[in-house]
Amino acid sequence: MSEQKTQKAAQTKQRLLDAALALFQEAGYEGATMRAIAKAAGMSPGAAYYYFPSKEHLIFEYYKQSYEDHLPLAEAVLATETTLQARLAGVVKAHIDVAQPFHALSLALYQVASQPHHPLSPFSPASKPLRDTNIAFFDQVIDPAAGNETKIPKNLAASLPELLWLYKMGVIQYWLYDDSPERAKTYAFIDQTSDLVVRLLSMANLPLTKTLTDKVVGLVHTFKPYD
Amino acid sequence: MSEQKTQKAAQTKQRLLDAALALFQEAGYEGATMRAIAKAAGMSPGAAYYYFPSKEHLIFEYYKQSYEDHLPLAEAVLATETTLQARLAGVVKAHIDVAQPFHALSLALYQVASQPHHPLSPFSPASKPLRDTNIAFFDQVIDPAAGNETKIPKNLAASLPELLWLYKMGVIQYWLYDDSPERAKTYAFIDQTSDLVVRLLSMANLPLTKTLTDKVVGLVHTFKPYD
DNA sequence: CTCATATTTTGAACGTGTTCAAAAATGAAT
DNA sequence: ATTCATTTTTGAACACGTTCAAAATATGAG
Repeated sequence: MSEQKTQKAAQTKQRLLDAALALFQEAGYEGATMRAIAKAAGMSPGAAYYYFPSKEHLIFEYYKQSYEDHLPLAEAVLATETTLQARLAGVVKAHIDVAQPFHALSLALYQVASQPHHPLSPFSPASKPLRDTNIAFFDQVIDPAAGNETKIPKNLAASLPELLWLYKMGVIQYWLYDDSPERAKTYAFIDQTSDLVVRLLSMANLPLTKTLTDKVVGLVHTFKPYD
Repeated sequence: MSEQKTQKAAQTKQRLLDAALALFQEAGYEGATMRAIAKAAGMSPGAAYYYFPSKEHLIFEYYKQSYEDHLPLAEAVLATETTLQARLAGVVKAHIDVAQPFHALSLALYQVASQPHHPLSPFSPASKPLRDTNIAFFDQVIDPAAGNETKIPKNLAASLPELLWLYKMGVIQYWLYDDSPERAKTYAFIDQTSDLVVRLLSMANLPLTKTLTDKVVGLVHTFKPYD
């Protein structure tokens, strides 16, 4: 299995990972063959499978890394922005910013992660830890104690982090489809839709819409395909 | 290329297609190897590639066929149902009904079709004919002359077929993730969400929501990743 | 140091989708 | 019937991700 007992093995695993990520960016996911990755890390193809059960697991490491890398940027946004719109847009943009150089690689990851049963799917039980961490981050986006000055309807506060995470997933999907130069359309999309989200939120508890809001929240809770 | 000049070649192509679809259902997408498909059709592996440029193109034929097969069911719905909710739910359920026995196969298709640049993607230029046909069908769903008795806001009539098609795409995606017995959750999902769609539609032109509605419609038009 | 056990590494081999030069079959014109 | 070009078919070969029995190396106990 991929549990290595010695310190040296951990180094070898890291060496393999570095070689893989470098080759992925150099040649793309499919262009980077396992044989080439193993050779770049100075080992045989079979040895690579001692550390990672499949090529797909190697690309998942990139995903985890991109999440780690975007955190400082996102936290900087939360430290300076006070409106919900700016905080939401900023946090999502932070992740896009970090992932931007790896757009093509992210597409390869998406192809794997879009299989519902795949462990690497963002909705899978296996990625629940990363998903929960991600959702929990949106607690801070809406938290007044963390700098948010936009009023949040009380009955929505509990489910809002999850809804905003779903919104972020949607934005990422849009970004994956985005072919515009510098993915400029995605940034405009974030500006427009984050504004829309905040507007909807401000209307959520109006007499006319209250029941509808509750229904939507109930639907998401009832039908979400994860947890 | 896959343009066959003679009548016999057309028969051969059909024979290959039949063998492929049968084997797909028998052994799944990955379990049905090109060698087995070719042998079942009485030819060599290389010959299969004379008719279809890839295995993925073979599975796309299944998708086209499922669309054809669902049409009579959907038209029966339009002939009997008069409320928009029943027409919308019925039409979408018709397609799910037809695809139900091929859920696993549809998953394999989805994995291919979810690649943004792939010709088989529902948003690709290559599948525009099928997409347009599909969208045009929703003209009849909302058309009073075709039996719909639910009032449609005039300013939405033009873009509504496309929006409802996107709704259907979303339902299909939900269905792909659905693991419940008989995909019962998907049918409940359709009941609930089609009701939601109709309710939103009835509120679309209220003074409070009119500008919001226009914004949403504008956003879809501006940012849709196809056409 | 010795030896047995556990960990790590090897590289040939498997089955896959796909390619392609060559062969075979077909069609048309003389 | 013969020729010649076109369409169709063949099957070996390629590169890929992956597996696995065997070998090599490291670890630890006596």
